[in-house]
Amino acid sequence: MLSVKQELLAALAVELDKLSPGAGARAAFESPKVAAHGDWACTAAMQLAKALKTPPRQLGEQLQTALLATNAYQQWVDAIDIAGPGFLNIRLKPAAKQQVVREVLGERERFGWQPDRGEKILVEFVSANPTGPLHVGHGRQAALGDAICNLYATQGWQVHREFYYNDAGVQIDTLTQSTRLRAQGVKPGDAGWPEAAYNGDYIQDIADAFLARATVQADDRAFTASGDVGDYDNVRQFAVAYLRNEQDKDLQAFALKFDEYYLESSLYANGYVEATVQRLVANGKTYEKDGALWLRSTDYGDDKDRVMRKSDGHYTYFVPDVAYHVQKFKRGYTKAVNIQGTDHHGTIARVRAGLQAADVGIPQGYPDYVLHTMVRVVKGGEEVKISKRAGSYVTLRDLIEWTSKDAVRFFLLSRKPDTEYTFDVDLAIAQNNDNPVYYVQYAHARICSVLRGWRDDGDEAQLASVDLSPLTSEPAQALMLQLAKYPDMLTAAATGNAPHDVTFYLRDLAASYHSYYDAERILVDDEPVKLARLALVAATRQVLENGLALLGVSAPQRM
RNA sequence: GCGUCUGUAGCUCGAUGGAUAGAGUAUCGGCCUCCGAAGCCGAGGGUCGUGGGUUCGAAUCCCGCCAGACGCACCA
Repeated sequence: MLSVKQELLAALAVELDKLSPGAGARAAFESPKVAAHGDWACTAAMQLAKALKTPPRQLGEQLQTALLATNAYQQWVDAIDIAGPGFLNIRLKPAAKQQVVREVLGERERFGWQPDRGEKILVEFVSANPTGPLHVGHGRQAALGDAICNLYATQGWQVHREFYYNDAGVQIDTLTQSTRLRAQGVKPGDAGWPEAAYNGDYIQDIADAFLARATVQADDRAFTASGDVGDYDNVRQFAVAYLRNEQDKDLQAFALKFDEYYLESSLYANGYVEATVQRLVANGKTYEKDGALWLRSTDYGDDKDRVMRKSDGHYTYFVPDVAYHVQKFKRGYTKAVNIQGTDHHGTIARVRAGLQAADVGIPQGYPDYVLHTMVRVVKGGEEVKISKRAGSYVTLRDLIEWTSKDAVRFFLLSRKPDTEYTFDVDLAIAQNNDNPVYYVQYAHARICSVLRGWRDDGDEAQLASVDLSPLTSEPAQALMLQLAKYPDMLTAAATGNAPHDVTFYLRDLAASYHSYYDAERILVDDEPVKLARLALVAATRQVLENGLALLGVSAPQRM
């Protein structure tokens, strides 16, 4: 079923094509900021004026006449005004705005979703190496990635959540060495404790568990310690499994589940790294210099050519990264999104260059990157320095335990990814309305309370087909317009990889509801009026719940 | 020095090239005998870093400058 907006846009497109063939493809409505400018506005007359060599207001009049003659506009539109340089300001009939209530109550949790497009998207995020607990920065990535995945699902994508990590590099050697030394009783600061070792107390916990021959279970592996400190490989495998298990607990506390854990070591084991290098060499995209193998990445817009194979024979880190992305594409993911800190931005050009040079049909600009700034943490008015080596941490789990999963998620999604962000622990701990999640959740709980006041079971299914014509007041119409914006908001948020759009939308929707609640009593004696208002309020509750679910935040019935 | 990103209300931030730049917070003033006041209504508060350009129209696009963050290894 087409929404009112879709019907009106379709009719507009027909008229625009009559004026200028092809113009219909750009048919669009804007939502004016000022109520006096109508419910929707169209700027097509101004945009077409030059090409058609016709004054925009004259074009506007032609459009106005043509549109008002169509069935769709006669059914739904009250008036079209021409204003300013050539805006078409459209004022909807109340019945047009009321339709969204029926749509929401009919489609429920699927309101605003697009049909399945039969394409797969892979979103790679968190991807923390198993050398320590997840910290607040990983939390930002977890919140962003999960919400972005949910957004793509609403747009008809089949979404795959992937966690990539290095289980065999230099950092793992450092972890293994640190654990062995701790197991042997050597501590940070002692003679024989290396400068490069990890100093955190959690290393001692791993060492103790290793000596106790503990068994650890993680999402992607399980391992039992031998207790033999001399067995380097056994210590390594145990330490990795132990920290993966710790990270899984962090992710569980955040209510986040990955579909797959992908190991960098597997790219070597399966020969993908070697195959990728050979492909690049065969394509003539490499050269030897100073005993190293270089990629001609400058051919694809990179600053400088990059070393692929060092003179000691090892590959640099971006080579397996290129192999990994070739595999993503071969696995059928026509779209890939990587979520990383801005400190990784330098790698984007060379990975994309490698993918183009491999020449296996990967489109330019693959993969997408969402870069987020690092999170600073302030506690008690002072910045908490995060240092893996010194072991000073605010872990993600600390933060969730101090506050709540809902507060941390909403907090971390309350601004653009590239905005520098200071996480004020005291503010997040405070259970007051400084944290906007309470404002939105309160609106939801308040609606549930009204529904309970109507019927003990609050069964919204009863409201899906009530007569909506009593919904004509200003606050009711404002609320319905806000509900109708939800589907377009989802599309924009997904295409822009911008979950904060959802956060701001929910804030606005909650505000519209609170205003409505204050202006109009819902449980009145007049039965038809009461049912119509209950339907509006139930639809609002549904959209609040849907939006919060996208962010991974619960919608409580009581607070 | 080179590259990427960011400069908007006292503070924290938002704004598919559209009309009078918006929220929250803080400050001040109103609203609970009535569905949840974790709420609502109102007031004050702006050189959109800065100087040019593009066009019917620029916070938004282009160029210069200033300031900040992050990168600039045969590290990951």
